[in-house]
Amino acid sequence: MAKGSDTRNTILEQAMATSSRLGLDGLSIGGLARDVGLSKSGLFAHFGSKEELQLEVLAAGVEKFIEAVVKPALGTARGEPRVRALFAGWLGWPEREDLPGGCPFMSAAYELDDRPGPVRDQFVIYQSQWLSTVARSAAGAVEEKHFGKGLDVEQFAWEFQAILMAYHYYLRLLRDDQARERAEHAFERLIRDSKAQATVSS
Amino acid sequence: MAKGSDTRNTILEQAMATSSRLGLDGLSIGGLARDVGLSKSGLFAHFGSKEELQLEVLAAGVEKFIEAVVKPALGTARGEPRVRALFAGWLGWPEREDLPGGCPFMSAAYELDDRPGPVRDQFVIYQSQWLSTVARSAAGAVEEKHFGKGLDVEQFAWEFQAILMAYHYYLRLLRDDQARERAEHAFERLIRDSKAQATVSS
DNA sequence: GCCACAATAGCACGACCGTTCGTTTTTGTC
DNA sequence: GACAAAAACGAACGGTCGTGCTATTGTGGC
Repeated sequence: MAKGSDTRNTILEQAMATSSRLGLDGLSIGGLARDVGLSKSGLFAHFGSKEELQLEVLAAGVEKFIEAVVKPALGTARGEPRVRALFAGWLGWPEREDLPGGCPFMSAAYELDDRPGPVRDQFVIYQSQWLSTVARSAAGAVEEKHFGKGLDVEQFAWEFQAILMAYHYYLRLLRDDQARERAEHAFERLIRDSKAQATVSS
Repeated sequence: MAKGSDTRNTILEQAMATSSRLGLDGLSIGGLARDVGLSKSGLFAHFGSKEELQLEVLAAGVEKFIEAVVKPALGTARGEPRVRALFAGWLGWPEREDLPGGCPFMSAAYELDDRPGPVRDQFVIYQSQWLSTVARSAAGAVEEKHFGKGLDVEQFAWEFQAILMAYHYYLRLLRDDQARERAEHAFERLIRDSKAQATVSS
């Protein structure tokens, strides 16, 4: 009986696309059902509640992100190359055609910041995991002596994330076609200072 | 007949608070009416449409922002002090008690990025004005010889904005009490590199 | 105190929301 | 092909949404 999980995937795929445009709150059972050609109640039965749907959409998004950005980077050499791969991989992420509204986590970050509940809690966990992935990659670069050994890797991750956020903002809100270029500039400055290690010391 | 504009202000004040938590889309006529003690239709009559309400909330927010952040900075000395004043002023902005959900423009940036229409158009104009205010302040610092003369002031504004976005993200989503400290670190690095001017050249 | 008019209330509308329930169709197994 | 389980459907629920109307209340100027 694999039919069920097939439609489930179809639903989640569509839901990820929609939530990338309208946010997790923009998801509606009825609208989603129309999009995938199901009845409202038929779709609803797969999840049991809207909150459960949101949680599953989030989980599916994370899985897709790991597949698209994290795993490829983990396949590259430890140290600076891996840090660069994470960055370059991310730049392509909000431009996938199956994410017509850009990175679904960016919208979620601002949607959920004042909405307590399980969805927010889970999301914060996911985000922390991502940030510690970035920090760990920077720590690897320190160990490989690509970055200065005084580097504060948490601060590195902080500024790394800052660049991604501004990139998304300029790309998707302002429709600035120099967004990638600007992001790469900022990133190179971060790398340069991280090598010099005078950067970001405590 | 000043009664009308009094209630208008009350409504807008409440609407700004709500939209800082739930976003511009989270505003609802009925909910807002309940909050300020009006009937739904009574409140509605002040604006004529929800879109008009959103536009007015946006405008009121911008006015408040200018009063709280931009004007004080323009009162300081041209050059690096003014750049620093803009930055420091902004750090306090999302912590005002009349903005319980943080900076209303941050949420709006991600809400509106895929919703074409007058609200988005107006918002993009406001954001561009802010970014050019930042760029102009950096240009002032170049002229005052506080920053290196090769500095790309647009890139400076880009990275300035990046820090603000990450600050808001760490502060409001992750509830990181080191957010301010981290932001200041990142800012000092930006300033330092802008003085060195090797920074962000084209 | 009257009058014009602004401000607010009350009510109804169609649409959509998440959710429940009972029924029907489809599916895989024997 | 029979049968049980899974999947999808259709209708209805109480709500809330934005938006129209018409009526009522309140206010300022004369």
